[in-house]
Amino acid sequence: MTSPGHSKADTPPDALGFAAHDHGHCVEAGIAAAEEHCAAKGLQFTPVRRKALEILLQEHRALGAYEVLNRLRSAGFGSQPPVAYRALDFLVANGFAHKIERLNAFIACAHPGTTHSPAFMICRVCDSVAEASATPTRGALGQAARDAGFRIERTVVEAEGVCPACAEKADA
Amino acid sequence: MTSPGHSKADTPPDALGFAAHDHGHCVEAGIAAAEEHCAAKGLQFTPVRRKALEILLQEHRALGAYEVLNRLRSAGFGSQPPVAYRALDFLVANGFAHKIERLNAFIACAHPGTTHSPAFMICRVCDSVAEASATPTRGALGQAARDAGFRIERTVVEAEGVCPACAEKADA
DNA sequence: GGCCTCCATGTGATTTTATAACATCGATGA
DNA sequence: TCATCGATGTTATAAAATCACATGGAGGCC
Repeated sequence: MTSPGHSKADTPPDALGFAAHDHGHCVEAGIAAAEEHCAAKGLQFTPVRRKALEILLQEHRALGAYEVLNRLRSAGFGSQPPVAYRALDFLVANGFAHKIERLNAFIACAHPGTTHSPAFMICRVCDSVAEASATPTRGALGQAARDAGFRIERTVVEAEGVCPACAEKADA
Repeated sequence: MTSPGHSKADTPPDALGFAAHDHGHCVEAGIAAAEEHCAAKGLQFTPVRRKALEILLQEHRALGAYEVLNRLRSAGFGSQPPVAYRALDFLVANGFAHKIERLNAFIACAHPGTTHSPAFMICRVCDSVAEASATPTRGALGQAARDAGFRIERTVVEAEGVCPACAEKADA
């Protein structure tokens, strides 16, 4: 992932995660956003929750709950599944992380603090995951929902395929 | 069903599953379509596979693999998980059924035999599920994928919400 | 301070979902 | 005939998620 490959000088703020970037910034910014949001809403951004978010922010791929649990244990927290699931539930409920249903795994949110309908691109080769924005009410699904009288409350949009870096490797 | 033969104007061909309809027809048509498709492709539409599809076709909601397994057992088939998972894998691989990732459950395809990107509307109240068509390459996700150089191979599109029938009950 | 309540954390046990590994059997065809 | 292949079946186990209950700290209230 060292070569962006595309001539776009700037990475679109929304779409990427596949492009090269200052990753340290992701972590800091993610934590900072969560901290701020929690302070504003009176939510407890406790040590486990912070650590869990940090763990997710370390990677641009989805981690299983048990993988998060292992790392939490290594960091001195509890070692039973509910420890991880509760922290992850908190992060998901408050928009700091998302669950990737296709993988039964979790990933840090790319634009925390803002309400949005996420969409994901999942590379089946390297397992990296990038977050984009979905517009569920537009397009075919939205139309079908309106036609049927279905009230959409939440959407899961996940695309599985091959990321640019892996496609390039395959070509070579 | 080599061509999607929807002759009825009263039930929109794509969108529904929530609307009233001749349900017996769903089952027959689903089985017939699978039979035809398998014959054409040289696939074995064996008794377990047929029964599994029948079980799914009975309902417009998603069934867990173990629920399917129970019914297969009642019908005299094997009683161990692989029996159900293998039949379901076959149905999914050949487009006769879909997996609802959000629910870890399976549902019969509403337009079997045709290649399509399904989208689902899941009622969180009554658990009914309707299939619609997604157009993954259009819209925000498709655009993001093109921008990122991501090659989409498969999409998961699932909307969770409240179906018209349940919404009405809630209002009353 | 003493007390109560709320919520977060921790644990052991269990349920639900899914796969691995291997045996058997019937159809196909060299 | 017999080698092969795919489908079915079994036992066992892995992976993901939840239940039920105990502990403990932070605030509010008397």
